[in-house]
Amino acid sequence: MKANKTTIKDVALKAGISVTAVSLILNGKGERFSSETKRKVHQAQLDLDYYPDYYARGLVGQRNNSLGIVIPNIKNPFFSCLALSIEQAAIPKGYFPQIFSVNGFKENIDYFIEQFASGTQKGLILAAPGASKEIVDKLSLHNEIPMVLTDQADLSTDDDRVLIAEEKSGKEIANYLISLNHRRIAFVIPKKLTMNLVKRFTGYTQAFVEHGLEVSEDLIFRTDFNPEGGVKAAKEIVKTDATAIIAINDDVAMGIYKGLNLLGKTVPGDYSVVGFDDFNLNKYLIPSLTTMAQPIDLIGQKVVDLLIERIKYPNRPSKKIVLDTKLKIGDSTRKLNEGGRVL
Amino acid sequence: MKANKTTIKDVALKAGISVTAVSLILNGKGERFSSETKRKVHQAQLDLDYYPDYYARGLVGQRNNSLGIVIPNIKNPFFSCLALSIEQAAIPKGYFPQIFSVNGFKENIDYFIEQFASGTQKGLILAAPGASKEIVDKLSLHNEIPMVLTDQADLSTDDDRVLIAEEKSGKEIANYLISLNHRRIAFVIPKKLTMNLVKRFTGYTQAFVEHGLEVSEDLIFRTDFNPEGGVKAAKEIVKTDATAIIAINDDVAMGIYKGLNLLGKTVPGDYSVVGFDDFNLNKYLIPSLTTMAQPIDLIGQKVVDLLIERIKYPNRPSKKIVLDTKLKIGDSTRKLNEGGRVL
DNA sequence: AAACAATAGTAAAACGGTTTACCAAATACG
DNA sequence: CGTATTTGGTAAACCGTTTTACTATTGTTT
Repeated sequence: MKANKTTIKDVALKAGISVTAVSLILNGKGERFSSETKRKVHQAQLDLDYYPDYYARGLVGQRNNSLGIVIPNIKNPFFSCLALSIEQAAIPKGYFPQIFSVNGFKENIDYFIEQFASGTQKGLILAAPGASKEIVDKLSLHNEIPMVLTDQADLSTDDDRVLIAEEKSGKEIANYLISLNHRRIAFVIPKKLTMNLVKRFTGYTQAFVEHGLEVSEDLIFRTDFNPEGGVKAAKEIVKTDATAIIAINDDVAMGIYKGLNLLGKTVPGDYSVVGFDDFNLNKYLIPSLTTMAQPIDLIGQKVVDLLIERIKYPNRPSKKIVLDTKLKIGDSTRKLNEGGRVL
Repeated sequence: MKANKTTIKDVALKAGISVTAVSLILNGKGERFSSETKRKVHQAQLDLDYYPDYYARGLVGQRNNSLGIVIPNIKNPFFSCLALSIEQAAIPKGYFPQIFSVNGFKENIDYFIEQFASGTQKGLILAAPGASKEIVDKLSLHNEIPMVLTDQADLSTDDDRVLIAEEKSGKEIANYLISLNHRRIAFVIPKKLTMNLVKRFTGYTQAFVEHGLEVSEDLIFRTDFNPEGGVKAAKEIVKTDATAIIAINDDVAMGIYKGLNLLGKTVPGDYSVVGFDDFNLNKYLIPSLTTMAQPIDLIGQKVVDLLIERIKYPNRPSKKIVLDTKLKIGDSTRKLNEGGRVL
């Protein structure tokens, strides 16, 4: 059987000093103790291999420095990169993020709500575009846990949030393709539109309108939010007269590449393709993908800054940071003749 | 200011009953109480929006059901898929995994050691091939935390582990390429060889030897463990007379595709390429990648099974499960004429 | 009607730390 | 030399639960 856990008492006993002293010294608050005593305590800690119990420590208010990151799907490279960037921003500031990949599990959602509501984490980063208002409200109300939202624009709560300029991004992509003389542009969007996508879409259409063009309904393709969805969309798109394709993200764009390839079409020969996100692989696609890059690292930083601020000043008015995206031009787009197909 | 946390006492007060009763009822152990009392308690909980404190609960021994998953790098799709498969296996059994993506952060490693050593998680899954013996030993010794290792074959601890048949896999890949008449085969391996890679490599060479061939040192390329590494390796490989390339994983293979493409070479026309892992994207590469697929879902299941077993029976003898991989043939490999280059 | 069991409930001890408030001895000060 | 301050240290309260061991009331037997 497993030996009983080493507690602070054991350390105190071994060092021949009080529990208080041990606690103080081990927490770096032991200035008042003699260096000899400190030495003995540290030695005892080492000898007994003592680690303070996480729960006991948490109970007295010395909550640990963990932050929760909630993402919808760890398989999507964008979210894994985002998680990483948050991690990189948080750790130097002494906070340790834990990733909760919800993956649509109802149990999972309930679980983290309970965790957060019961005070496990110091703060919460919700990067779940699909997260229902219900969930966010629940979290928001329950416990007033410091929380920052990102990648979702639809909720009416007044939590801090870091967003990207969706509308502008959408417009810029469309403008770019229009400047390359594309007129018939296919949109590949998910079946379930979240608010940020609606905004992005609004941007697209604005650009069209400003150029005296119109968005044709028959070039809008709704599909799943993954590469397979892209493959399926491609099959439909080749039946139309589109010359360019805008994918809702890089993951889907990758599928579009594949779908077109299977049908004997080339990029950018037959179709120009534009993605969104700038996940870490698109440099390595062939041809490299033109995409609207989200400033992932910056998002991570801002999110962490905001969250730490909120942890320190729970009552400061809420902030909203909108970051710009940047069009990264790859080899997947090409210019057409005025109104024509061939270069 | 934030109102004081709602505690069980508040609920008890509101329901006009003892704390014990509330605890019992809320934990489903309140058979003995009248249904009227139960009703009142539940109502009070709802009204006050009460959630039991995580730490207090943890302190009394009712540790939560979280498992820790330690992975080296969340950006690598293989590890994110693995994390997902573990999650999917664990949740139906009532355990909730938390992902720690170490990403080489020393602080991160220290942090989770502390967490685990102090008893936060019920069990630990260490999927870090790079994890030093030092770390594993530390974890292993410290607290006898139930732990399962995967994706690493080099450690001498007697923890449970789930592995893949590295040697056999390596041999199979080599045999396959040899059967396609490839003789000059480039290996792209990381700079830092972990034990599992050494084994895999042994398998490769065995196949060569059995065919009366020999592995030429000049076809071994050491590079980084990511797509960029693949690009770099490709630049070197084209200088040789290799006809096939074995990449240490799919991530690197993707970079090799890109590198070859930049140099005007085609796959499988000029080079047959084989990957390893079967990350979720290789179906979508062009051409689809021939790869040795790790049974990710099965790994997840076995890992969780083993871990739960160990949690229940801490002293049962340790087990080692070796799983087979499966060669998935894509379009990235092709048969050469006997000894020749052209089909 | 006495003995016993079941029912519905509670008080208090634990869990393992941190922190507050207090103390005794040694030193400094006027 | 008597008092004030510093030095080095401790006892005990507290955090919010769960759980153990009781009790008081009511109901059931014989």
